[in-house]
Order: sequence, then structure tokens, then C-alpha cells
Amino acid sequence: MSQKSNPVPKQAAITQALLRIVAERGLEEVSVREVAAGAGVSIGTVQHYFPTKDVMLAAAYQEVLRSIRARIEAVELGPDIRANLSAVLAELLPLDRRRRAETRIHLAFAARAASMPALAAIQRAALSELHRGLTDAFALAWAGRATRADSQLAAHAAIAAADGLALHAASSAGWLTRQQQRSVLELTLDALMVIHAPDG
Amino acid sequence: MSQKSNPVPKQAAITQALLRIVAERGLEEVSVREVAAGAGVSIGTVQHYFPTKDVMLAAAYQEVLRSIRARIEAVELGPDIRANLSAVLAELLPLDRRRRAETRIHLAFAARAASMPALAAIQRAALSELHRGLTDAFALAWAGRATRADSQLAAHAAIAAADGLALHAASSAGWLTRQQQRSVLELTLDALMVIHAPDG
Amino acid sequence: MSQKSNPVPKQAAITQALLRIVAERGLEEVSVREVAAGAGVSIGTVQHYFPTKDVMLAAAYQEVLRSIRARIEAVELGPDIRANLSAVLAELLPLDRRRRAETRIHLAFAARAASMPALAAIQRAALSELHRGLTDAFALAWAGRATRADSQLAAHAAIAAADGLALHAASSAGWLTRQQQRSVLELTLDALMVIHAPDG
Amino acid sequence: MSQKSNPVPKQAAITQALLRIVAERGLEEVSVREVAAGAGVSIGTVQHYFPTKDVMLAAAYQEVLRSIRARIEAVELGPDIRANLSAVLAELLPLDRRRRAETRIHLAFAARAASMPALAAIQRAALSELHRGLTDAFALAWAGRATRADSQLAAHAAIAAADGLALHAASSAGWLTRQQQRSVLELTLDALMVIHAPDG
DNA sequence: CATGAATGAGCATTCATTCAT
DNA sequence: TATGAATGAATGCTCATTCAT
Repeated sequence: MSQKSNPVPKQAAITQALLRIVAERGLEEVSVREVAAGAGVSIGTVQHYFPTKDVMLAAAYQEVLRSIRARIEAVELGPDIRANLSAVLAELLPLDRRRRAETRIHLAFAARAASMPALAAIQRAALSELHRGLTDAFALAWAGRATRADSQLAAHAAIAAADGLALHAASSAGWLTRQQQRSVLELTLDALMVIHAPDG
Repeated sequence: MSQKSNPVPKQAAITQALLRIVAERGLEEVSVREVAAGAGVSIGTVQHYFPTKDVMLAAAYQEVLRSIRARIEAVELGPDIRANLSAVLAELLPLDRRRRAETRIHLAFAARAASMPALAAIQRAALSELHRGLTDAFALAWAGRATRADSQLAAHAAIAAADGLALHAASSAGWLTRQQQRSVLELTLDALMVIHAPDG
Repeated sequence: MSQKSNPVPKQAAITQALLRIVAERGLEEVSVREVAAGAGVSIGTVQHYFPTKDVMLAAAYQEVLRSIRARIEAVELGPDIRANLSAVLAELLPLDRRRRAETRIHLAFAARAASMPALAAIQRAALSELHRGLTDAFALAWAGRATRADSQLAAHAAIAAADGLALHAASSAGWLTRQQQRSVLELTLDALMVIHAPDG
Repeated sequence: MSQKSNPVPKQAAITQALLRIVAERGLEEVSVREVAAGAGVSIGTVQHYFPTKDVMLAAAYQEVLRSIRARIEAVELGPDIRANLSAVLAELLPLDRRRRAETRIHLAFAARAASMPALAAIQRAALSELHRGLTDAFALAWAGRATRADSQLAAHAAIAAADGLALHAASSAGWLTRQQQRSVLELTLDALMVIHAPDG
């Protein structure tokens, strides 16, 4: 069609279409048919790029995790570690349209990962990277006052808090307001920080 | 109807078969056929009790939540509130075979609830009940030193922590050992309690 | 329920419900379920009165033919044979709400009769009776000027004309206005009568 | 595609199989499975060409009407209009094996058209075309002695007579012999022609 | 690189019917 | 007389996938 570049490479159009369906209707509504229609290509084309549905799902999951990671990396980090933690973890909460979509997608894949080892591996890698960053942050904040193991545990607690909130917000629509999500996250982070506070 | 008793009422056999499939293979593997086979009844019988698949899913979800609630209510509560909180929330973690199955089921339904309002309503009711109990516990522990709102927030944080851990453990097999799950939960509860501690 | 009489005997309620479904949605939409629901009785009750669906269909067909025959017999016959013919055959055309329903029902059963001998036999009996009456009418009108065979043929032609019009009107909604149906029927009867007219 | 020719294109094989089932066992016995088996293709293939059953039915109906029209157009027309009318309308009567099949099919679809507007539209178009031709024939026969409206009415009467006879013959097996069908059609046409005969 | 014909297993659901009460 | 539990075959349809072009 276009003489030079492909403004939206088909492969990307396909994963984006898939993620749109997951966000709007859930992972169980994803079919090769629907994805092809959503991407404006033929079924054959979808399967040219992704030989099986599982491969397509894995690619889409990679894609959404890449997107979340990019957003986290884009967070402006300052000298206040506590504020940095808040800012980073807030990116995991469904606080705006985009994050709401991502959370739904993430939740859907997380649930499916429970019975699809390939997805579980992808997720573990993403969790691992985030956990490393948070551990470093806690270690820095508690410089000298806590062990590496303490920081790792706190990092686990922080991610669990954020993902737990995201889970509740995404699956029980209306259960937690945006304000409540923020407050609970702040509360948990405050509480965790206090444990090894200078005069704790 | 029958003079004595129905050793395993068919309706219960059907929901149990459904939950077994969810635990072993995931919610997306649930089909009326499989459920009927698993329950040892005909397809027609399944649909005599549950006119549509959605009704069947909702009934099964109710059932698993009832089961979790029953386990929580069976927890021996003592005078030590902090210990009670641990014991109750540990019931949400996949620490043994039974709880692992329940967590997978719960996660699967929670994800689907994101696009099935009927399931979301069921879940909200269950969350609400648990939240009330935890709020009371925090309020009792902090008697006089914190507002009701403080207790409610802490309760949200505690459930989020437990469900976040359960989510990670269930979906990223191997990411968190049982010991880590326990430690992180204890850490979070300790941290939350400290906030309004007598000499905090 | 009612202490004394059954205001609407269930058997009749069932056939009436069936005929209502045929008129509104077609014979292929008739199922034991729907009929039971429409009659306000249980499926078991329907099958108590009509052991199989075919029996139920036959009974309903008998019923609608009985109803048509009753209407024909209720036609006020006068000394003018030509007028009587018009009046009788007009009862077969879907000229008002009631006759429209009956025509649809009749057409549906006639079509099915092509592959259900039991229904064909019922229909043949009804046609036979009507044909006898019309033959007599033509014979009377043509007294002495035509053979019995001529009258029989004319009777066949008259019924065919009326049923053909009813077929077109019922199956091709909008193809023939009520006025057109009447005019075509009159034209055909006029034409048939003329053949052996006194000075033909 | 194929270098030479597709001896029996699958699409046609499918409609033919469907029509065979209708002729032999009735429209209510048509199922996608049976049609696929009858056409010697897979279920998936049937639904590749006809996404829904209704689309398949409509296509088959178009096909049978096309076939009837082709037979009518193949009738050798001569200078004798009255004879032409006979010849054309006789094509609508189930006088031989082929026409018997077509009549059964036509009747089945006509009945279903009463509750399927899509089929009704198809039928109306076919009726319209036939009606136009017959109107022209009557007009020609009555040149100068009758209005266009007279001819239209007579055309309606002629089609109604033929379709009425076909209806009776197809649905009440044995009710009308082939000879009777012919005689009644001739009688009706004679009668209609006489009305505006030169010395009528 | 991209298409779409073709497949057949699988899906949820509806069906008429049997049977015990 | 009337019910509804139970059955299992059959329904229209969607599915992921293969393959020839």
C-alpha cells in the first residue's frame, strides 16, 4: 500500500487489537477471528505472524508488560525515596483510563498464567525486575539499618499491596475509589518505612 | 423426595466438579460437558439445575466463597488480636493443597468478574463482609487511639496485602515460597499495627 | 383450583397455546416447552394429555380445521347460490385478524402435511367435506345444464383459487391487498359460473 | 483457481443437497449436519460458504426459484396465447418427478416465508416477475377488449389457481390426480379467457 | 507477505421423551 | 391428574489450525 514505511506494522496492530479486546471484554473473548477483525487483517495474516494462539497471547502479554515497564521507567525519580516508591507503585493501580485497561489485561493474563506455564514465566521475569528495583530503593532508604533480606521482604510486601489493590479495584468494580486506592497504598508504604526508620 | 437422604445431592456434585476443573485446569477449561462428566451426571441434568453456564458459574463462585468464609469462621480466635489477624488472613494464602485450589479458583473468578458484573457483585459482597470483620479487629486493637476511618483503611490494606500475595503465588508459580508468603504477611501486619501502637 | 368447573379445560388451553405460537412465530417454533409455557401448565402436563409431539400437532390441526368448518357453517346461506359461494370461500381468505391467524396456521400444517401422512389424512378429510358442499352448490346453480363431474371440477377450481390466494397472501406479506383478494376471488367465481350459464 | 473447471462447485453442491433433503423429508429435517453430509463436505465448509443457516436457506430458495423460472422460460411459446398460458402454468404443478420435488420445496419455503421476512421478499420478487408475464399475455389475448387492470386481476387469478392446485396436490397426497390437476387448470383458464372473449 | 478455502472438534443450548411419584 | 427430575441425542454455531496458492 504505502510506498515507504508501514505506519502501523501489522504485527503491532494485531497485538494492540488483542489487548483492546482483553481490556474491553476479557481474555475469554479473544479469538483469532476477533483479533483479525479488530486489527483489520485477515485470519491468515494473524496466523502468519503468530502460528498459534498461545504464541499470540504470549506476545501480547510481553507487549503489555513492556508498556507497563516503560511507564514505570518514565517516572521522574527524585531524592525522596519514599516519594519515588509511591510514584512507581501508583503506576500499577487503575487510576486512569490507560492504567485501568492495563490492569484488566494484566489481571486476565495473571489468572491464565495459573494454568499456562509459558505465561507464568513471562510474569515471573517482570515481577523479578520490579522486585529488584524496589529492594534497592528500600535498601537505600534504610541504609545501614536493615539487611538485604529485610529490604527484599519489604519489596515483596509493597508489590503485593499494589497488586492486591489493583486486583480488588479491577475485579470488584466500585469496591475501591481512586482516592481509597491511593490512601491505602500510602498507608502501607508509610507503615513499611516506619519499621526501620532512623528512630524506629 | 427420597425418604432418607441424598448422599451427594446432584446440585452440589455439579458445583464441586466445576470447582475441581477450575483448580486443576483453569476456568477456561470449564465446559458443560466436562462438568457433567466430572459430576457423573448427564449434560441434561446439569442444565436442569443450571439453565445456563453463567448461572452455573455464579453458583460455583458463591459456593467457593461460602467455603472460604466457613474456613475463616472456623479460625480459633483468642485474646491476641494481632494473632487473630494473622490467622484469618493466612486462610487467604495458598499455603496448603486445599487453599491452593481455592486460591486458583478465586483468582480465576476474580479475573472473570472484571467482565461479568454478576460475578463482581458476588465478590463485592464477600469482600465487604471480610472487610467489616477486619475493621472491627483493628478498631479493637487500637481502641481509642484511631478513628473508624483509620481502621477501615488498615483493613483495606490488610486484605490487599493478603490477596496480592495470593495473586502472586497462584499466578507466578514458584515466585513466592510458603515461608515468604507468611513472612511478608506478618511484616505487613506488624507494620500496620505499629502505626497506632500505644507508644507509636 | 376452582371448586367446580374448569373454565378452560387444560387440553383446550394446550392446543390453543400451540396454535397461538404457530400463528405468531411459525410451526417450527413449536416446542413442548413453549407450548407448556404458553398454556401455563407444566411440560409433564402437556405430555400427560398428548403422549408425543405428533399427537399434539394432529390434535391442534384438527382443532383449527374444526374452527374453520364452524365458521363456514355459520355463514348465512340465502337463495343466491353465487353469493353463497362467495361468502363461504371468503372464509378461507386472511381478511381479518382471526382469519389471518388461521390461514397462517393452515398453511404451516399444509406444508408439514407434505411429509407427515397423519396430517395429510386429516387435511384430506377436511378438503373432502368442503369439496362436497361446493359441488352441490355448483350442481344446484347449473341444474340440468352440467354433469356431476362438471360440478366437481368447478368445486376443485373454486377451492384451489381460494387456497391459492390465501397462500399468496399469507406467505408473501403485502403481495395482495384485502381488496385484491376479494376481487380475484369474485372474478374466478364469476368466470366459473359463466361456463354453464343459462345462455352460455 | 483450478486449471480446468470445478465439476461441481461446492456452493452449488451444498444448495442441491439442501433441496434434496427438503424434497424428500421436508424443510424441518434440514440441518447443517445433514446438508454437509449430503453434499459430501465438512460442516465447516458449509459454514464457510453460508455463515448462518438462514443465509443458506435463502440461497437455496433463490436457487429453486431460479430453476423454476428457467423451466418457465424454456417453454416453447407459440402464437396461441391460451396454449401458452396452459404450458407456463403447468410448470407450477407437480406433474412429474422433478416438478413434484420443486413443488414440495416451494411449499415448504412459502410456509416458512410467513414468519421469515427475508424469504417473503424473495418470493414476492418471483411472484412479481411471473405476474408481469401473465398480465402481458392476458392483455395480448384481450387486445382492446379489457383494461390493464382486468389483465392484472386475471393474472392474479391464474397464478392463484395454479399455486392452489399445487398446494393441494403436494400437501394432500392423493387428493388430486395429475389428470384432475390438468383439467382444473384448463377449466379455470378457459373460464377466465371467456370473460372478455370477442363475443363474450 | 498475505490470503482464504477447508477442516472437524468442540461449544452452549434446546429438544422430545421416560419415569417415579 | 399432574408434576418435574433425568436423560442423551441433536441443534446451530465458533473455534484454532492446516494448507495451497
